Amino acid sequence: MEKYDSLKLENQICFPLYAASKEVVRQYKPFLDELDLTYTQYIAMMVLWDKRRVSVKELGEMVFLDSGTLTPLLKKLEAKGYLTRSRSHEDERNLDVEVTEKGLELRDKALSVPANMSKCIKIDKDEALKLYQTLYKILNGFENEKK
Amino acid sequence: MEKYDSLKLENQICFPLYAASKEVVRQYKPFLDELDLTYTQYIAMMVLWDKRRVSVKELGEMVFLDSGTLTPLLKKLEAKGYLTRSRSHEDERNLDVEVTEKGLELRDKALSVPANMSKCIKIDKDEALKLYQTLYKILNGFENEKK
DNA sequence: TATATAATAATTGCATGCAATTTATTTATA
DNA sequence: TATAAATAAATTGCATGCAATTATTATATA
Repeated sequence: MEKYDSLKLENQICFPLYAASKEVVRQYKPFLDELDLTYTQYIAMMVLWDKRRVSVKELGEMVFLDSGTLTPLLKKLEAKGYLTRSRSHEDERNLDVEVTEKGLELRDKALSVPANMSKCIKIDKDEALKLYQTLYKILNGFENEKK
Repeated sequence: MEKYDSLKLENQICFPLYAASKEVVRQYKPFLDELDLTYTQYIAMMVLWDKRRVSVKELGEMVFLDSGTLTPLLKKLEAKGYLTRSRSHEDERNLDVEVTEKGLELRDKALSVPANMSKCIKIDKDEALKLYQTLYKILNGFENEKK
């Protein structure tokens, strides 16, 4: 056991997490290109497909992004006609983001994406479930930190 | 089971991977700020601490980054005095990156980083090992794709 | 009610991250 | 040897991603 072993790349747990995340997003690209969406735009649309309408704050909490990233991204999706942005009537500080008809139509085209991605990630169901649980354990561990 | 269930955020395996990666890198920030390194600079230095000298190509393969990201990043680390950049004598197409004395001194300051990060990630040793193996299985699955 | 505080987006500035192109060098081949 | 093909960095352009700041609106309180 060498003094500097803890600083070796192969002894990091965070590095493969970082690398795998990037590579997975890269794998999405050809599928998402067909929808004219980036990965970040795709997860934002996922929330909208499911909830129809959310504030920027709610969206940010769900996808772990802040307004610095979301504001320009949502403006692009608005320009593409997939959503509308308008101040909430109840509280003018909130910006409501709502999916449009055109945005909802995109959902059918997107249905093939998760299946295609599953083929790219060569781990079995049990291992995927374990991975899922561990990742959310890590994420929730950070959440508690904030309190 | 609804038609669109596969497009729900909570049914994705890639999303928590993406989110956890970002949050983990964010957790590194305060520790790396003390070294005046970003996370990407940190993993580049990790390789250099271990190997002393690598080409941009080798480094890129190790950290899964291309010259578009590495060239400006290495110039910044060179400006900080942590490494030198010079064309290889054997093959002028290659750029050799070599850690300096100052870069090596930084290694001792960095020794506390992995320990501090371990405390942030609240999973036990077995789970971390399993995560490590799964992540590399995913990464290696993509590697084979390239051939 | 008037003011201080809090909350939410938007903006700014910096650092990636990657695809595509360009430049320089080396290797293969006609 | 002269040219074509291949290789490695650098450059360019676009899209994040985040910390810090600013602007606007709502809420709490003197």
